Amino acid sequence: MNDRRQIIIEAGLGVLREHGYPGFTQPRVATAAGLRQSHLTYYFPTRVDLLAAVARAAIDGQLDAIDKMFDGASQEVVAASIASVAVRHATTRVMMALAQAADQEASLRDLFRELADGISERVGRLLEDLGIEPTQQARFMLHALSAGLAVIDLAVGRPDGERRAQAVIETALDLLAKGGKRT
Amino acid sequence: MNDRRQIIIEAGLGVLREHGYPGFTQPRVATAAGLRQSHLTYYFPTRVDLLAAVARAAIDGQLDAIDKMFDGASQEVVAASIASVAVRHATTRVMMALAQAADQEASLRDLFRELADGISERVGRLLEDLGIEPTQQARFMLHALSAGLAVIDLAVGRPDGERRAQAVIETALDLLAKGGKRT
DNA sequence: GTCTATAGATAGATAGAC
DNA sequence: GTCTATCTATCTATAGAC
Repeated sequence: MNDRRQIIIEAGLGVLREHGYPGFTQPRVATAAGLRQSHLTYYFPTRVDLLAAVARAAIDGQLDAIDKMFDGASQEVVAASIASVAVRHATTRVMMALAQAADQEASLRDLFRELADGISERVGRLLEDLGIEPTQQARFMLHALSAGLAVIDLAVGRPDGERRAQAVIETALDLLAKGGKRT
Repeated sequence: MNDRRQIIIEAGLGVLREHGYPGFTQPRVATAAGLRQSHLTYYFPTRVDLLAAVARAAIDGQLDAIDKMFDGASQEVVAASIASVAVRHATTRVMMALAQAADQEASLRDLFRELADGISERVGRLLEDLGIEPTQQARFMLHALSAGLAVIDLAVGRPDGERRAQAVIETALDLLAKGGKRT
């Protein structure tokens, strides 16, 4: 059943969201999917196979989520949207898991590149909407800034994390809007 | 022997640098330190104990490294220094490990906060040296930007990663220098 | 106090039952 | 094709030897 594969992938995503990469084990995913670990390996023979499938789903989902995020794009709204993603720890755990997986498994690196390129592209469109020139520089900067905010917030877990993140992104967009015409 | 504890901690750091958080196991650290796993648990009874000690060392080492990094602080030199750290994957693995550990082990969260605060403080001094007002905003921005660059470079591993990172940081410093006088 | 043998738990993969 | 019992490897922790 293709359906069951989908259930497993969803379960895997859930595990990644909650426990991150270190907690991503076959038994845990199998339990979450309602089947036995030895059954799971029928659909995904190895851990890396499973991880690749879950990564694929995570990437598609993340890019879709970004697409749906920006409609009425004022600088403030955009900053708030990015900040709200940055402090969603479940998402951060998944993204960090993909980064680590890409670091350790050469076969997954291309998947992560796809994610990074997809984000960069979307950030470019976003900057255009805001009237900021979408140079590679600017796109990369906003991407890295968001990623860093997410990781730091995950680890320090300050109560006002979202507010602070939003303020920083607003400032960055502000600086880009004002100064982006020269460099 | 206190000496032996130190050897173990060094070995743990090495493991973290090479294999990251997922590869941080007692047997591996013990082997790297040249003793048996069951011996290692004499000095560090639990995995978290060991992790806390290694985290402590990693944080001190990282902050020291930052301190030694900036002497003749021109914008370009600073950007190059930060970029060279951002693409040192061993360092990134350690930092990500600390972030994940902080996320999962409440007892380690304070340690990570110490790291984040220490970095923020040093970034502030750095900005001052460059003649940029070291607002909390600006410090946080540069910190997050650097962290994000490091994580992304770890995962995508582009050959020109360092050059790109340096360019982005230079741009950011440039924008802060020009625009930092208003917001 | 220092160190090790060993137990107990969990992970990943395979051969084979249905 | 679908599913499971089972084996092997690995990890963490403890009881106890020296």
